[in-house]
Amino acid sequence: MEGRPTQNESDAAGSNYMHGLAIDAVIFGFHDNQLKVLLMQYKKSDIFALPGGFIHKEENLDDAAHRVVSERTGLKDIYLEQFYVFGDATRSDPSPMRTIMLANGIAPGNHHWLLQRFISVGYYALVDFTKVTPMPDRIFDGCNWYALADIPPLMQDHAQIIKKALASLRANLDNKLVAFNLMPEEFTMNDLQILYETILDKKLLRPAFQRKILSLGILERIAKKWTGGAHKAPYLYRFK
Amino acid sequence: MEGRPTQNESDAAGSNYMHGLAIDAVIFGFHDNQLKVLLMQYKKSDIFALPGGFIHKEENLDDAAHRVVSERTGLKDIYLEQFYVFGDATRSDPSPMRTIMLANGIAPGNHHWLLQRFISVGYYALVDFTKVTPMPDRIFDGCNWYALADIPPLMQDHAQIIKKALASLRANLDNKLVAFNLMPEEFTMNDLQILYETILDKKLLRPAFQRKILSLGILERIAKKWTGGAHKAPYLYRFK
DNA sequence: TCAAAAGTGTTTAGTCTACACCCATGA
DNA sequence: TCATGGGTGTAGACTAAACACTTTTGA
Repeated sequence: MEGRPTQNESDAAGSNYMHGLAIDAVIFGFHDNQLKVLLMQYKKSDIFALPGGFIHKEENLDDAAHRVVSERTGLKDIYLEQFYVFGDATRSDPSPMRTIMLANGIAPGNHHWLLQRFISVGYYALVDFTKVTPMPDRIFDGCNWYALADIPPLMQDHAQIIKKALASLRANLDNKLVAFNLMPEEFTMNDLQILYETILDKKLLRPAFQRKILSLGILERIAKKWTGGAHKAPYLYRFK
Repeated sequence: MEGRPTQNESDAAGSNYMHGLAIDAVIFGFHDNQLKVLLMQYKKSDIFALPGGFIHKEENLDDAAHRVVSERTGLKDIYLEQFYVFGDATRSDPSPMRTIMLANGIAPGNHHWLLQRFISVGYYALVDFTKVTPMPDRIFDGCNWYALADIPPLMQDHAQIIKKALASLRANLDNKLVAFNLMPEEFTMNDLQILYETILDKKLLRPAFQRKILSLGILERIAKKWTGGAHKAPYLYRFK
């Protein structure tokens, strides 16, 4: 997203970054049987935004995306997928950025690069919720998970970016075996089914799901079993 | 692609364009039972490149893509799909651009924006070959169709861009009913099948193909018939 | 022993493959 | 009337949906 300089990056010159181009990251996690995204909140206010950042002048675009997600989650190996570029001329509203800059003691002229139009490359990340430590940056002091049903009003076109990210995730779900990135290392078949049902927003038949997933031959059944309720103990599986 | 200023766009200041960002267009056409792409050639030399251009400072990204394709084909309504962003730091080699600028009487300093790194948004276009009038621009004097099997060596990562465009086209072929944009207004079922076979690079069964396409309910059978060889005359179809 | 949920079997319906057959056409 | 390619019919194979059944577990 446009407007999340970290570290020394809010320098008024901005000479380290490509101008006019940003990255917005939709970071998906799965917890409490809900699909969640990581959102930034600005200083107790009600300005919410996607985690984002800029591209160093000598940095690969993909590396920049990894860096952005890594800085907010603390993770190293991240499943990332570039899904769309948002390039409408009117999508960048400079006023929240100006507010933010003023609050940080920068008095930007009207031609400051951070106030100009931005084209943003959308990436979505699939992460293991249990492994993430949400980390705010210097500008946004809030960094928290929000269930998809519970997303607060967002800056600019960020709501639409999330919508498109979800659509891309759905489209890739069956082709790319992508869902396992959202699971912890060990999980039951039912956990996985609930994840699929959540992403696709529809109920699936249990026997069909079990057979379909197992027939992929990508799961390893662990000897250990689960201790839980008054019923047969499900197997634990691991992605191999 | 980076390096195709048209009209007054090669002004050394380049103040009308967003810097560091370009559009590359893979324009697909179908002719002679072959899938072809439109390529630009520079002044009798062997520098070939994808049609491309830049984004005006107040222009929507999608509009810029339409403009670029429109300028090279003469078409108005164009099926365009954004498929990927190419953002490796090393993908832009400034030397061909410098050659081109010098040949046009511009002596660029090393920091000229056209010689800097570019991130490029890839679009593919599907057009009716018979409707296209390939149009060179001021910089590239050649603009011609090349069969996919016959593509000359291309600038920078343009070969890879075509590869990725083709992969996206393949992936969309069944979901998006995209192929009809490559056909003339009226066509036989066999024409369409050959197109599918060419894109997918595999043979399809004739009866299965016929049924599958007709079951989509998107074709209109025209009463007229074809006059040709020593066999039953095929129906002509039209996309409705 | 009962309820709940996990895992597997089975019947059925639908779809796809492969081939066969007939039709129209010009030589 | 023959070869050629277009259009449709059909038997078998494969796949997916829906439901039934058995197993395991804690109360």
